[in-house]
Amino acid sequence: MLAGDTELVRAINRYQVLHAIRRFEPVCRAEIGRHTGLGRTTISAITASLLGEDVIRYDQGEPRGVSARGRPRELLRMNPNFAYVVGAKLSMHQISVAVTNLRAEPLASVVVPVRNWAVGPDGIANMVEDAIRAAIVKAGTDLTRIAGVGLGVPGFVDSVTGVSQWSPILGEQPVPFTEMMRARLGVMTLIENDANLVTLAERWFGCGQDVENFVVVTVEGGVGMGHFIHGDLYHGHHGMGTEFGHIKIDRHGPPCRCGQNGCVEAFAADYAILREARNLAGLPPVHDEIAIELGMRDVTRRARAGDPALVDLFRRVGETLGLGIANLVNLLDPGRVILTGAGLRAADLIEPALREALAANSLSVLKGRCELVFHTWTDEVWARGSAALVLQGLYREPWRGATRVVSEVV
Amino acid sequence: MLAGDTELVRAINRYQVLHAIRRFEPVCRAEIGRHTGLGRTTISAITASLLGEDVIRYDQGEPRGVSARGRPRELLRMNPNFAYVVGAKLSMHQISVAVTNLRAEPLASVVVPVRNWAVGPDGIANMVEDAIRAAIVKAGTDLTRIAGVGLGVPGFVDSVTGVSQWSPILGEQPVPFTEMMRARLGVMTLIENDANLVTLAERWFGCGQDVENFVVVTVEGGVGMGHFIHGDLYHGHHGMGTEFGHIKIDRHGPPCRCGQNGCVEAFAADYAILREARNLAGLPPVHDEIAIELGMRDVTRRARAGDPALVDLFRRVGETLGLGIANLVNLLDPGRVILTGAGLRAADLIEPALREALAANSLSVLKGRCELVFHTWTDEVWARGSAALVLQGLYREPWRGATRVVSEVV
DNA sequence: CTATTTATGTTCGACTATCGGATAAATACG
DNA sequence: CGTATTTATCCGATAGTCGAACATAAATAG
Repeated sequence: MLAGDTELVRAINRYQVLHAIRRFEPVCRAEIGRHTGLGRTTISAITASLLGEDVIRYDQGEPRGVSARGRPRELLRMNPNFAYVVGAKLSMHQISVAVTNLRAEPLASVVVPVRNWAVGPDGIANMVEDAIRAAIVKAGTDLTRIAGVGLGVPGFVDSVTGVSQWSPILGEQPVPFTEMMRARLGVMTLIENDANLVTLAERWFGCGQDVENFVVVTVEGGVGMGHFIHGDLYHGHHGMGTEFGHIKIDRHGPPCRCGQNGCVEAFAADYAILREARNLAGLPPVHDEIAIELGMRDVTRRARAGDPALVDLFRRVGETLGLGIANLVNLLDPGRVILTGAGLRAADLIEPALREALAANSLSVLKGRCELVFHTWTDEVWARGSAALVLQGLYREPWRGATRVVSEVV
Repeated sequence: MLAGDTELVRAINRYQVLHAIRRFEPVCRAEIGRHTGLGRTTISAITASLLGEDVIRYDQGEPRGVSARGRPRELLRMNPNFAYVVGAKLSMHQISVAVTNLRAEPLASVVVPVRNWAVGPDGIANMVEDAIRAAIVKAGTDLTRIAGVGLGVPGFVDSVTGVSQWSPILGEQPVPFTEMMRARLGVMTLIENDANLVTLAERWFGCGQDVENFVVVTVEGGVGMGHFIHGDLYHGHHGMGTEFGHIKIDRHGPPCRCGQNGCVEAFAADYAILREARNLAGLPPVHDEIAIELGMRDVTRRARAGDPALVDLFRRVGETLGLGIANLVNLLDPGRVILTGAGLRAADLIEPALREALAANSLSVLKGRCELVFHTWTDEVWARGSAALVLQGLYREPWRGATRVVSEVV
């Protein structure tokens, strides 16, 4: 509804002040005024309130800016330890949990290997709960200081309702996983598709900090993507992420895990590359995940060593991925495309063909306008992404949260 | 910046009240309160102001709602003639201008045939200006009552800056067309790609009124699209529309006007269908636009009469379009896809294969979740779209307009 | 060493737009 | 004809902003 009243005004200005401090810290009140356009009075009032809540603090060191005449300024900073954040990532063989502060700096992390996910949603929730509680203890804090929990889950997840619609881990039936975890921990809980988690990590701490509209493509076991627009992650009409991995580039292409043919994933995902490599060598396909991982390492090594058939295979992968990304660019006109994921361990073999195909298939008006960045993966992304998910929830612009307008209420 | 102060609060609530009246008219103050959640006092103040400005009016007829006890309510309505709106559409062979009221009801229209567009941007601007002035006179009003002008131009148009980057009419060099028209008329002027104009028309007056996230695909001389998200038309990072027509679905497909191969357009646009039909008949291709139009009518007629080769041709068009739309759906997860455009005169021949291909290539999670609607075209869309463009500008949510936040100001 | 200049931050009163409660209006129902 | 009921307005209280004046503290000029 977003009815305007003093409360909204307060929320907006508080947000702006906090945001300015986050962004320019350490910073004095006068400078906040210059950035936000708010009156001196207002800023004094708001900062006094924030100082009282310990959300921000005076800066100890007082480095006096360069041309320093007049009354010395009182520098303000965020208090990054005002609250902590928990990120939990579920992948096929483990649960990884990290506790970080509000700057996504890790305090503690816990990894629990999982042999068998077939214990039902409640069983899984219990395992995740245990891991989270352990991590919190390890971090030397307790639940009361946790501002939120971010969950990363593979599959189709409706982040608005918090329901997993389809997931290799949580199953093919809808599971209200967010609510289950919130009930167990009593803390605000958010969930996202894992590709979206990476996107958030790029936005807050990676290559997306300076662009308002960018796309992340993750190549791994599957091919995923996330799309950041204005201040928000794009979720389609049904709350789920976008599916780059399953757009079709060649109707007569190889079969995909999804049962169809010619999907991007069927060319560029780990299993697809290995399938093709083994096919070239006259070997039968493998299906076990660890075998795929090992096989891929081997294939990459041999391609780097110069095996012509494999070099050509990676070239074709680059070509296909480039075509797919060209479609993406033509359709979404992003400011930047960030390529990441474990599947890019052979980035050097893929990149030239990829860039060439991208250029060849981009519309002339867009050609050269969209940057393509390879960003190699660190294991931290998950923790940072989950942290970012919570931060995004905490520092949400007040006028965005309540975007429901009269017309929609009907 | 969106600094919150009383002015913002006022703007928001004024917007909400106006919006509620637009949507539920005729409506009494108490009901506006129930819809917006605003206090009685506030609504009285705001409506008094709006009545004073003649933006809204008392409803003459007083039909007393069903259960009518108590003091009779004073019904309020928008005044659709408070201001007028001009829409101008540039197409390859004419300029069409319409003057409408705020409900997009036409007051007058003018169509000026154009033989030769090669008169340079200034020459074109002059022609458009003359047509607009003529239409305004014909409508019996004058420029002072015009709230805004909406321009529809084919090609790549940056609607934020108002610059035409590439257009078959305005040329391949950037032209600040919006500013040129604004300077000539002294009225707020907005511009959009023509596919986006159709999208706006669908949103305000067509099949998109009840969905927050939908895609429009226009099939005509080319294949275009528009994407409506939340309350806004999606413009990529460079301000231009999305380009569905030039995503590639078959790298070995037929050549496209854009110089590449296998674009959706190269299968489904008028010229592509006719090319294929004439090819089947052993005839050389034609290039003249009018010849294409006439040829297509003929081909459609013969296909309807049962010519098996042509029936099959349309089936293949449907198949290809269905595959393309499946990609779109997988990538954007819209709530609805609206298919429209003159190219769908043969919708009945295309539709079955299209739906089949769409279902076959959609991800299982999305299958059946996204409605596909065929919406046949009327010539009014352009006027309505241009009107909607201006209305969108006039009735913009106050908190959206100033979405620039501190972080971006830097 | 003192006076001036300059930048920062706080206090005070004015302003504006909201809201809830009391009041007034106008009709249906019993 | 009085009472209940719904609608609209009047009035005072509240909350948050802003600008002007004031207080503070340091650099700089004389």
